[in-house]
Amino acid sequence: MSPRSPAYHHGDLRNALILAAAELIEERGGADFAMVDAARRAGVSSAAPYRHFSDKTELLDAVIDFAFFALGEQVTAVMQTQAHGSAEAIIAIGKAYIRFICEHRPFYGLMWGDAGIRAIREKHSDERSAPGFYTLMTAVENWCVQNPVDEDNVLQLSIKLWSMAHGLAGIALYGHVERFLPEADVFSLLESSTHTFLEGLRKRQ
Amino acid sequence: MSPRSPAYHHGDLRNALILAAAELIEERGGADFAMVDAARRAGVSSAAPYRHFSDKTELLDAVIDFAFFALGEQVTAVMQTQAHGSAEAIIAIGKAYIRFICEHRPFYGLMWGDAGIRAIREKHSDERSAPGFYTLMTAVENWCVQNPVDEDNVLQLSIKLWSMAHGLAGIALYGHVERFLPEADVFSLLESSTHTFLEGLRKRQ
DNA sequence: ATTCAATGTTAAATACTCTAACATTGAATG
DNA sequence: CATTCAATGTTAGAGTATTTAACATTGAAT
Repeated sequence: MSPRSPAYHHGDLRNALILAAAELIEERGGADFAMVDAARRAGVSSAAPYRHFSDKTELLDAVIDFAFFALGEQVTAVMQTQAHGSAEAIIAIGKAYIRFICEHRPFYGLMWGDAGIRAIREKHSDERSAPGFYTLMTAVENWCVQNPVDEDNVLQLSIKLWSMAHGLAGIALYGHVERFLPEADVFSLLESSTHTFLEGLRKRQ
Repeated sequence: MSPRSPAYHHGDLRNALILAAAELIEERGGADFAMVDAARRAGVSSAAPYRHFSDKTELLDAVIDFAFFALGEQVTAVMQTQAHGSAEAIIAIGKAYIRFICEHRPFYGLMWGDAGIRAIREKHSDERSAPGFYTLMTAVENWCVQNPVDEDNVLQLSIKLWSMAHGLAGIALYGHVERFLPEADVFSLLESSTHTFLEGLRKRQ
């Protein structure tokens, strides 16, 4: 069987469809592609996807899973390069988070929009965002060892720091930073914001 | 002409459709309603909406406008009740922001999801979120008068505080607060987070 | 009184999702 | 090996949603 005559069975259609869908979403800036587009891109007929995903929602869910995984990877990768226990490690994680969101704008609408809210609440709620979050928690924990604070716990601090990065990313993504602060950039905002916050924690000692 | 025999012309179909669409979105938890559903709810035929909106996207845009307007109203209303220049005023605005998002979960996906990103970037970018933001800026400005800080400017501080509330709202909406911090609630997180941040600003004097 | 632009109606073209019925294949089994 | 069958592919088409085209009604301006 030559490469010219493709196999009747694709071999890895499920993943090919997820990839095709992800590409289409990035290209078109949203999930308004047709099932058949993803199928054609993977080289199969319009009905083939339904052997792997019961409906379009399920395919989108898989893309969302993929996106959260990729985000977690980015965040975890950057953590390795940072000084143990430093504020910079926390900031670097936040920057990686924001960078991923800004570089994959169309994914953001999926992950945190209509589709994501259903997906996350209905199913895989835990596994999705957990790895990246635990990376952040580790960095926060390390920071806390070097900089004792009395009141907050690591989990709570991590949620707050996550929120800061997440909120800043969203605000920036929608152009509000450019609009209101054309001279600033979202990364330096995160940096100063995080420093201010950590400063506020230390004050209590 | 009795009320039984409705007028051929609706009179205020555009707004009736926006309202119908908003209701459908809240009821179904997303924008996956059919044009004809909104039309029927407004008491007209399936093609009537196209006299007022060139396509479904335009109707959704109008709902998004409406939602941002309503959010701005909520935020501004709460501002009136707060002590001038207090941190509590800033916190109250953040809480109103989060409350609106949590009470209108399905809108969030529209405003900040797929649809919103396109809508905000393409068109009404400015008018939409501006009123609520200027309310926050006023509160921040008042606070700054009472609590002089050297480095940051009001605009930048407002963006950062907005991001905190926005991020926290998103994180909470997707169940991450319940999941990771079942004993906490998002409003007290915002409160302590904001206090910590403002504390960090004051430290520099 | 008449006209016409705005706004409504019905019918149908187009497009997308998903299912049904059938085809092909590779891997497991005797 | 030959056979079988579960997995996975194909084509055709039913059902549903968006949008347009052609026509109808109305209120307001002349």
